[in-house]
Amino acid sequence: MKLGQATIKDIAKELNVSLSTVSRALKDYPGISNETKRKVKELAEKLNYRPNAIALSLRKSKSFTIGVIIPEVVHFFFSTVISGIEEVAFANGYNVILCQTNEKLQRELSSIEAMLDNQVDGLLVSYSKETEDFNHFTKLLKQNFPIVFFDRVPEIENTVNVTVNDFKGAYDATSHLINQGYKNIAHLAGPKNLTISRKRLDGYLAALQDHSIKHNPDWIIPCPIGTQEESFEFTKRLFENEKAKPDGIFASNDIAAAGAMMAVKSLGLKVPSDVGVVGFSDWQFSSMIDPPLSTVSQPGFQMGEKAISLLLEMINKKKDETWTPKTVVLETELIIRKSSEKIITE
Amino acid sequence: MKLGQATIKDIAKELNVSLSTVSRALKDYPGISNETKRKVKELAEKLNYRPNAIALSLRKSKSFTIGVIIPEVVHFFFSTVISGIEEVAFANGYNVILCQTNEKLQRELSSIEAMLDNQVDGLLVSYSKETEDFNHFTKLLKQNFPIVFFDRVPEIENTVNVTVNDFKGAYDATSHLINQGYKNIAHLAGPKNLTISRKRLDGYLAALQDHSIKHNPDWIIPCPIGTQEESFEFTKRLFENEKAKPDGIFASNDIAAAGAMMAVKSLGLKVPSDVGVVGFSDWQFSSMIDPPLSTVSQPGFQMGEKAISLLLEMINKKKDETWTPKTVVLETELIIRKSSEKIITE
DNA sequence: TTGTATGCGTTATCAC
DNA sequence: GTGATAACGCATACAA
Repeated sequence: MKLGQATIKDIAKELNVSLSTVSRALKDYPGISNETKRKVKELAEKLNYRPNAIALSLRKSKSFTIGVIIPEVVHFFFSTVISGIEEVAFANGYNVILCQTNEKLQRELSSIEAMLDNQVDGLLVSYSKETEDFNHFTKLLKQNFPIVFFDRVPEIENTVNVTVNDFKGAYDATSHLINQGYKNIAHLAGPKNLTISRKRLDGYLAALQDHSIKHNPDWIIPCPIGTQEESFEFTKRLFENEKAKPDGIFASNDIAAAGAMMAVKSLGLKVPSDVGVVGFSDWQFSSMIDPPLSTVSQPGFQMGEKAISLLLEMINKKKDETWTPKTVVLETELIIRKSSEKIITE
Repeated sequence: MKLGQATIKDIAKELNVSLSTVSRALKDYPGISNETKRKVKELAEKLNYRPNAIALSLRKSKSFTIGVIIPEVVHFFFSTVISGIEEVAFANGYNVILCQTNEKLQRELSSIEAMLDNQVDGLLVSYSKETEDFNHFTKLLKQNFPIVFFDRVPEIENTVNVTVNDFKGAYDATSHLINQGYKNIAHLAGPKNLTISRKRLDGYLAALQDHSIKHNPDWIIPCPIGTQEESFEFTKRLFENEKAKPDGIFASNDIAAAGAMMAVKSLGLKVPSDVGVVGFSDWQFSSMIDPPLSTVSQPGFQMGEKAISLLLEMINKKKDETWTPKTVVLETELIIRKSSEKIITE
């Protein structure tokens, strides 16, 4: 067990002054003689005094702690976001407590409970793939509890969100494939209940339409789990069964893209000469695989920074002041690597 | 701002009973009439009462929060460890607060301060690459403050550590290269101040020795930064300058290995036929690169689980009871993929 | 079976 | 300049 920390009381007793004097001296309040101030500070230093944040929290009804709810830490994009969150939190004297849901709704619910029990001042959430209604959030929002959603944002009213231009990212990626000469482009889609999946699908469809390409519903493959194995399997099946084989794949994330690439290669087809592939997210590995994967990069760190900045703003509003709902949209960037370069082949 | 939560006081007032009655009723203490119990619980439910964890912490001088200090979240291995930590913490009603040091000593120091301010019950630490003395830890340990070090463990007395058998992992990896017929094996080493780097180097050297291969000091390349670019550069230089070129590389981590592989390929050499490569850690991308990278996998999740389990044990000791220093060593596993398979080439 | 009083560490409000 | 006291939300020793 941890041994007792020195408290204000200890200092007061040793110096034969009152608690309030010590408290004031430590905070350089006016109306304390320099002499006492000096003595108090010296002793505080010597006893290695540190204010008890728990007591402060209780006193101020504010914990200087924010809760982050995230599907998985082991996910390059999310860990980047956490990094951004952590950075700004730290700089502002806030702590970050973390819960991952492992994509389970049940876990999401209990995590929120735990965080509320711990009096977090606000919540940063990216909800799970299982989450289909948002009552647990609306209930809190109604009580004016500060929440900022990031990446996976719910389609409910009065929320503050930070997201990425998924539509445009997908549109750009698909257009790029088309411009490279790939005309039969399949899409490995994400889970339907995530807005980001739908937006990416929409971007894909819009790009096809704008280039007067009719889309083939059979070529939109839902990949609800999101593992490499899943997309490998589905891609293989797609290329084996169809008569008119696709020559391009736009995947809603890099893992799926990597699985697809392996599937394509396993069938003896070449990337990018036979099939062009573009992913989404720019995972760490994407530049290292063979061929290096073209992808849509998302500013994860920046998303984290923005999300917590907004949250801190909300937290620091005066009571009764409300905030205006808004959605901050960060731009993506198409990163062109070998996996989609049909034109400049050697 | 968050609106007021219901407290015990609110319930007591509304029911015209005392605070203690409510408190006891809620916790099913003996000696409370079923009638009052029922009424209290009903109202608590209705008011959506939740005990204030902050007040509890203050009362019990225990925060049910543990602090995790980690170099970087955006690091596959560490995020895996976090995942394990988070899992066990959650199951035991503990919160995890997170600080990343970004490999900066200064940040490590201030993170620890912040965590102590917040009365964490214990600390889980993997220190930064800049950390060369451990006074900030020994000071705490002397006060009997619970700390468990994981992965990067300091060589100081009376600590509780969880680590991986880095020596054996490196030994196995190097031996494997030798058995495959690679005889001139270079090593991309990690930062010297990390024990893990030294252990891996030792394992490498021991394997060479046991196979009667004299090691070449020039072929031990320190990679203090640990980026892909760094190892790319260094590897390229190594292969360009030497007369007797190496035909094998054992890198102290997968990122370095990936960089080395790219360097080798850029020089027109083939992996694995000309040069065999083995990494360390089994990052997510390692199976996806070309050729798939042989590596030494570390049980990150398990390490997290073990570390926090030990910490909770320490936390739950009675006052004055001390714990026995120990180091739990988890075993690694050599994962053989294409990058090191000289023998079975087609 | 229930109520009262005290303390966890801190600060704000009065008082002197 | 400094001190006493109440309050933040809760649990518990002690009374009744």
